[in-house]
Amino acid sequence: MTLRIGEIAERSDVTPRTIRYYEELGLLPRSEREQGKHRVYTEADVERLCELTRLRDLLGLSLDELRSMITAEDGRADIRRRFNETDSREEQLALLDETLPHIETQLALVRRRLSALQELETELAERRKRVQRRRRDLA
Amino acid sequence: MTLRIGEIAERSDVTPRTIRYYEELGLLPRSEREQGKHRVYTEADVERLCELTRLRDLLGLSLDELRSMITAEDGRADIRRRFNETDSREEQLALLDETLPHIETQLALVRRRLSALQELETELAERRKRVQRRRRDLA
DNA sequence: AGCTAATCTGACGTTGACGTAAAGATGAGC
DNA sequence: GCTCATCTTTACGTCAACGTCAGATTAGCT
Repeated sequence: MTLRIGEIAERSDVTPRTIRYYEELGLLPRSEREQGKHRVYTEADVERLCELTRLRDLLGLSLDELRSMITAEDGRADIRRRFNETDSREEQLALLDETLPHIETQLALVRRRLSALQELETELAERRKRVQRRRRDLA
Repeated sequence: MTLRIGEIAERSDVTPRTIRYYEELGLLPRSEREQGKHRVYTEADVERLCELTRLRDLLGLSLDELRSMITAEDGRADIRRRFNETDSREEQLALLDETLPHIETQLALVRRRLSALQELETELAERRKRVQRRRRDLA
């Protein structure tokens, strides 16, 4: 089952233009094809794109910042491929050790943002409480 | 204690240009002054600006979206002023009733973002766990 | 083979959010 | 009252992240 740019675009809720732009920036793999032929994608590409927009929208990362992370993700994909091809337990271990830091980088970023937002939430909730109390005291 | 644009800018970690721009957009009050005279601010303005950049950065709101919220906030400031000037318990109650929805709008926004981020955090944490488990199984 | 919708590759346009430079005015300190 | 850092307005510049348009090409269908 191969998808064309219009279909993956719709599924990922972006425009074809955005996809070509991301490919140009190196955010998406330049799918192998002769010049002029239509781009082809898979479900995996849809998921990847969705993850990209998710990080973009939730963390407010620039496409450039995204590319750094994605380079890391690419590393992971590459690692997984090598992982499946090797039999050496030693190398498998080393590969897993390479993978972890990338995930942890992302986790750290998400958690910093999370705690900042929680702080904001707390402050807003307190404001609301104060207003509600004053309202009760008046009634 | 009055501040000038350079001072409030530094305290709020933005540039004077940004402040003038925000004033132009209606995000900050056009401080009353004759044409050509220097703008003057107070500590309250610093806090306000910081809240603005906080919402901008944490939620990724556009300045236009911010203006809608701020219109609400302006409502609150105006309300508080009227609140302090009136003696009528009736009116005080009504004013508080106007205030609450604005705070709740912001709270809702923050909480939606929070849960989306928490979901992302969970997924990342699970990925990490899977990798860690495979690593243990190999060792 | 022929038709049509979707896609291709440039290339230029747009929008938001400021940056920057110029030329003159202001105001705190001496 | 003079000085000099800071501010004023005006206006053009910039950069990211796409949008849009044109003209040619491709691919699925009959």
